Amino acid sequence: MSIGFKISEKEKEALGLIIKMHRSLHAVESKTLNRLVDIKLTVSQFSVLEVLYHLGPMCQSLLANKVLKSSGNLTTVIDNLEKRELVERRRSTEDRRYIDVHITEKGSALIEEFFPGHMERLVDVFSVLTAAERKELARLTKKLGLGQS
Amino acid sequence: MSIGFKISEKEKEALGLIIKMHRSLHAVESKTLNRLVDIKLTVSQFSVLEVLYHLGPMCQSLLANKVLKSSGNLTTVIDNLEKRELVERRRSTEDRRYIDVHITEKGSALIEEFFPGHMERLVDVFSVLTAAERKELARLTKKLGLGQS
DNA sequence: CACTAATAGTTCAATGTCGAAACATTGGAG
DNA sequence: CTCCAATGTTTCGACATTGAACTATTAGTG
Repeated sequence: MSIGFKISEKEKEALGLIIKMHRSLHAVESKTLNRLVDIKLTVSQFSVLEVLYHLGPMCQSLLANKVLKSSGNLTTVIDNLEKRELVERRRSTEDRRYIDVHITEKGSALIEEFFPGHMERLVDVFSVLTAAERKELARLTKKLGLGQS
Repeated sequence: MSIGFKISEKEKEALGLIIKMHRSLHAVESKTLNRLVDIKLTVSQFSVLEVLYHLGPMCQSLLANKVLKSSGNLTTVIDNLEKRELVERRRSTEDRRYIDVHITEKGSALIEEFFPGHMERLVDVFSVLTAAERKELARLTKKLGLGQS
């Protein structure tokens, strides 16, 4: 069809890389997150809950940073988590601009129900790579991610 | 804070990997796709348009497969592209279930305007890795992606 | 101390996103 | 040929997502 460009080898390589990165991440998440329907959480809700569970209470902007989403989006996601009483907002007393988000007992219980199976699936998914390959993939993705200041 | 689990080394590795994969992809796309505002396209719209430009007309289910989205979503995205006359739907005559989506002249022009800069940024982003590292990253992501049938 | 710049969070409109149900069309089994 | 399973697309409701405009609060500068 209509190929209007000469695409160089280097460009072809970059295009191939970004596509492979997408497909691999998509494949991994399909296998590890599809069971979220069982506990009626969306991927975003799970991400937020997991961060709060493992790292403790946190203000929304920091949370947005952790899950790579906008602050406006966090408002929505946390609203929906709060409706189900899985998290709690608590206005900071020192600096009243901040709102610390706390996971509730109910929220913790949900994570504890889901997490073991999740971990099992995650480890299983990466087991198609050898230990050396996993280490190298970690190194390369880290270098690539940090390389863009 | 509340650590209710013993997380094994293997699990910690898997968690680290998925996070690094997310962060690297996010960093790459932030740098390469932020200019889409210049041509008023969303990321999804660009993905669809790019596939059509380079691979030619295609039915929606195949398109959904290429861009890793649901068929219901494709209906929405293509609706919005069609409103701006960047693509055209044409019902297939052989099998009337299919709707082939064609990119228009206007759509092609938009891609041709954006693509050179996009490629340049993409190559630049990956230049933080050596040629050998890029090749290895391609191999590993491919193996990881295909490993999950 | 007053004013201003910076930061945290919310709101809003537009679009994206999924999954399930519904509809249209086709192909295959009896 | 007829029915039915399979496939492509749309619709719908709920939620996600962004960026920009807005409010509240704080910190810094003169």
